[in-house]
Amino acid sequence: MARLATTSDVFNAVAEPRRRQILTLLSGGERSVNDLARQLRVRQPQASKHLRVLRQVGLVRVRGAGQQRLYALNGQGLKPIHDWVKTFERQWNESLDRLDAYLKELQKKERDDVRKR
Amino acid sequence: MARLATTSDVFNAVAEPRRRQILTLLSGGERSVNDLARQLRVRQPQASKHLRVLRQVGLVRVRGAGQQRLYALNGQGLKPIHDWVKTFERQWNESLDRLDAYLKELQKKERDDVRKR
DNA sequence: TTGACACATTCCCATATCGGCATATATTGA
DNA sequence: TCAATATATGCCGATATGGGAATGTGTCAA
Repeated sequence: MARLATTSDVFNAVAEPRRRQILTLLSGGERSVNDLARQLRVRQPQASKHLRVLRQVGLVRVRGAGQQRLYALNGQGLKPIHDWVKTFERQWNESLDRLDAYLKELQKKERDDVRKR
Repeated sequence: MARLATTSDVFNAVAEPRRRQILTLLSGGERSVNDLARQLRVRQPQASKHLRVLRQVGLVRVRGAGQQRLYALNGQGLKPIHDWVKTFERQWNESLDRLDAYLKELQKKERDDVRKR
């Protein structure tokens, strides 16, 4: 096994920048394939392929509209990522707190130094 | 170009399940390489390799301690992912709202049906 | 200095990825 | 039915990935 299939794992699906762009574009509303391909400056087959992946992991939904296929974002699909990252939220807040404390300490020292002059 | 290098992109680094596990383990505090390898049920070289990737994208920090190397989580590295996902938060809340409304509608209909009997 | 231990790096292989290109498969209108 | 348009799929090549096994490097203690 080399790597988890991109088609079965949301984290992998989103690891591809182009696919992230697609999701961002779709957050503005439904789009057709050609529409997306144009915005991404990518050929239509590539767009279709990326959309296929996104569809397979449940990040987008399709709807036929005449000879077009309109893709829509399925925001809930991102929840697993959100939830996972959220468990680390405290971590970086703590880091920032420490940085903050450190900076305050520096400033205090600075003030003290000034006073001495 | 086949895929963004896992060593240069946080999203890719985290796309590998084993690496996500490592981060989770590290959220409990510093760990040595062998320690991690044991917990992950992975051979030491694999652990080292994954840690290398995580280090290169700034998700972990190392500290030499005798002949051991203690790895620590750098939570701030995950912020880009958090921020990105957060822009979609509204999306799935809206979906949930719609679902909620739908369920309420169902219940209402149910009550009406009961009343008719 | 030597041996023991912890860790990092290198090489190899099987596999999967993404993009390009050509080609299917709808769907619509004449 | 046929042509035009929109989309999907298949095949190819270049590249990168992750695991295994072997080996290199660094640190400590005797």
